[in-house]
Amino acid sequence: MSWNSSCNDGVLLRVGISDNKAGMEGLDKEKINKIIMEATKGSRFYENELKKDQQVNQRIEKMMRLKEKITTQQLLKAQLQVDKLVIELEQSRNLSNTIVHIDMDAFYAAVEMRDNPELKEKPIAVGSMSMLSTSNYHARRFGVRAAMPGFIAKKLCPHLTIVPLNFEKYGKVSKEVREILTEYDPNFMPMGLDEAYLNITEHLEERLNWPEDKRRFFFNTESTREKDKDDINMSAKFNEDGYSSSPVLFEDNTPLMDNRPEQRDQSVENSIVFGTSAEEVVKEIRFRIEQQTQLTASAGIAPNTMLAKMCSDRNKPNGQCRIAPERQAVIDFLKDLPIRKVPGIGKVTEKMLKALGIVTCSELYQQRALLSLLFSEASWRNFLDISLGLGSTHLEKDGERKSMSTERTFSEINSAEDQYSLCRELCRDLAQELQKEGLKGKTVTLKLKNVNFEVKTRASTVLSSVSTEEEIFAVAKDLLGTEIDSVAPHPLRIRLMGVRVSGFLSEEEKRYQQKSIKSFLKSGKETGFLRLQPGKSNREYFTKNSEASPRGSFFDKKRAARQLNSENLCPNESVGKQLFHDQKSSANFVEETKKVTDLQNSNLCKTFTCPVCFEKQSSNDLEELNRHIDECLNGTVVKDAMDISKNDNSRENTLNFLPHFKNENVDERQINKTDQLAGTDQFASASDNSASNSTEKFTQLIPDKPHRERQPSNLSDIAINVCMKQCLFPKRFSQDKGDHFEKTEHTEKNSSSCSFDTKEDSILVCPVCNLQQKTTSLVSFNRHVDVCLNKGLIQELTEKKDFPAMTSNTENSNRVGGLSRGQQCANPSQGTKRSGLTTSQSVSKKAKSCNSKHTIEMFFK
DNA sequence: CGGATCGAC
DNA sequence: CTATGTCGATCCG
Repeated sequence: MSWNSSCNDGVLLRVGISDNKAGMEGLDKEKINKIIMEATKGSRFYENELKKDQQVNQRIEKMMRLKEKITTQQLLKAQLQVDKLVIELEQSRNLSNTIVHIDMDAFYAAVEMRDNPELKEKPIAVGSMSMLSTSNYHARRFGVRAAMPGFIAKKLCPHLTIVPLNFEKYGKVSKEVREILTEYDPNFMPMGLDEAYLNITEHLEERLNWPEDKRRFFFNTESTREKDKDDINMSAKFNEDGYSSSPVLFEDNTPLMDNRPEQRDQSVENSIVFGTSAEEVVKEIRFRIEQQTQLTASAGIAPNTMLAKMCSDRNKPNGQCRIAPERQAVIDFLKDLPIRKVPGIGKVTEKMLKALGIVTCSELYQQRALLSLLFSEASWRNFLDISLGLGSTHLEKDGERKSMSTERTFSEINSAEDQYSLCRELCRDLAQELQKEGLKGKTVTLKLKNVNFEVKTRASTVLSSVSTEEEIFAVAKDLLGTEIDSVAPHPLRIRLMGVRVSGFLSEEEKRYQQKSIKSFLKSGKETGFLRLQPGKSNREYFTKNSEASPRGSFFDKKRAARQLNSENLCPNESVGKQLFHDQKSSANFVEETKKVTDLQNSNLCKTFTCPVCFEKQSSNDLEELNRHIDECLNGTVVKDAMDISKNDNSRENTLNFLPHFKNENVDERQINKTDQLAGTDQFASASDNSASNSTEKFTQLIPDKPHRERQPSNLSDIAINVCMKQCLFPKRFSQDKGDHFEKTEHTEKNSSSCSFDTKEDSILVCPVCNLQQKTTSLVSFNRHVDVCLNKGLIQELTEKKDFPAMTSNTENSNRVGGLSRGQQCANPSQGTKRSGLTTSQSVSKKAKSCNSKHTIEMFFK
């Protein structure tokens, strides 16, 4: 991070932020940058950073070319449209909550200093020679910061003490802090170990009626913990900080005079009473944290999370800051605030915006029209929220986890053998974690970073969820094999490997799965599966079949060849060891399973009842069968979709139900938007030779695989897909990620509600409403699902559909796009909240009160 | 769906 | 010598 900002332009983000105030030793910006540069220059890392930087520059150039094409006309129109939105946003502004952001100061470093007095007054950092997690403020004067490798930090500050990470300790401290926080907001939201958001709105109300005693807290003079050393430390600290004499707690910039805690010591000398204002509450929290942990925290108080977070940054360390719940206070706060301070605006976004002359939040607001033309909808709306100071006003619990991963960095590994065993190890670790949470996912992603720091990910989605080491490895191994092959005969030289599992079943799906599929799979795996060749044990079966796969398809052979390859590369000892412990743990297990099912496929599928038309099909060619089903489904689906759209008397046509629906409805009231950006096509086609200059190793992608599965093209299609995914058609063959087909296992007749072998009276569980449906045909069941889905989706659309004029349109590809979460994280609910407010009723409300217009124009005056 | 990128801690 | 690990979101093809 540091090097980048230092070598590009004068705007130094973090390096050099720290002062050389006290005239203490330390380094000025230039010195710091010079040292970093020397340590960095010529390294592979640096080369890669340069490359990435150039990519960003290209993005910027693209954006600037796009900007050139924008006419005054377009800009004016955009201005009108955006300002309409601004009015709505302004009206939706909610200042009624009190959000607090608590941020422990230099957390890890502070903990280490607390526990080892030797380190006090020394520059220290926590981490390793390769990477630092944080540094204390002393070290920061030398430019030593988080995310900097230790060896460079050492060059900046030769006396730097680097303490290894000790997460257990930090976790314990964090827990202590959380116990305090929970008293103020039981639903508070921790963000990592050292940060949290609280909504203290309710607490404030209750607190008004609290007697003093409930707001009284005691200095922790006699140590309660770690008696051995703490007594001395503490008193020393108090003296040093001026705490012991007078309980003026915080020498931060916040004015203490008004609401200052009344310290008329009643009975107890060593106590302090806090007031009832938000500031007092936060002081109390910080006081208690410090008494409890001997660590200081900074805090921000504001009407929403984004502001609170930026606020807590203002007076750190050991300070707090509040933005009053008034629009003007918010605006004032933002006025000169550099956008980089905003959560969600990182290095890249900052640079792009800077290219447009935008550095502060007020500039961000001034350029709103331009931004709406240059960036994706999500991005510019986010920008607008930022510049208006809007953020989420309540704390959402984080939803379910979406992925789980593990990755490791190491010194170069280039032998395939080592790479496979490493991969297996990662899979093992990951599987263990997955099972702790009882998760199974359908997508496995392999991540590689080569010795030139180029990162590449390769993913594969399989039909049934995976969670065990063997299952994950079976997929990851193939991905790895492909990558190894792609650079052969050169070795794959990597410095990092990671494995991720995602695509977890939702709760809904889990329930469904349990009802039907689990039992089905079980019976399949344990009985149905073996029934194929009843006389043989698994092991016999596998060993037999691993050798000859008679009549294997082309894909089978290819796969077998690769497997053979990887078997050779896989150290046999590790496989053997596993087997020793667990028979099922053979590296080959999954692979063999696949082969067997492949075999099953080729043997069993000579006659086949199409689950859609219920006609018998006979074919040896899976592809042909699939084609038939596709056509069949298409027929049905298209018809269903037509029916639905006819019945729907709104103006929406089926297009509106596309997952990424293109909102073409033009509201009469709004400016017509005929002339979209002129240079659109040129821009789109101006796509270039980007990334063509990198080494041969990482630029080669896996050759495109044919996309057999239809893309969902409308809602019914999605419904069908849902059904398919959920195994409603146990007999359907679908494509595995590789170039071969794999069939889901058969269900026994009557053993599962999924069976479509009989036309009569099947009972199915709708994956949407989760209710059982009696049905005579798949078509009618599908119709039910469609209706169900429609209900849900229509509801969603009416909630989400907003600002027809703003959601302009089809050509997102022209936008420069690409901002990420951040806001989501800092303002988790703003999006949904806003959509909620912009339903038709609120729109009409807005229309009435257009007199707020002038307030907008006054903005930032 | 897969791959790359961004951003946060 | 020596430049993290984990997660979610977004965009594009």
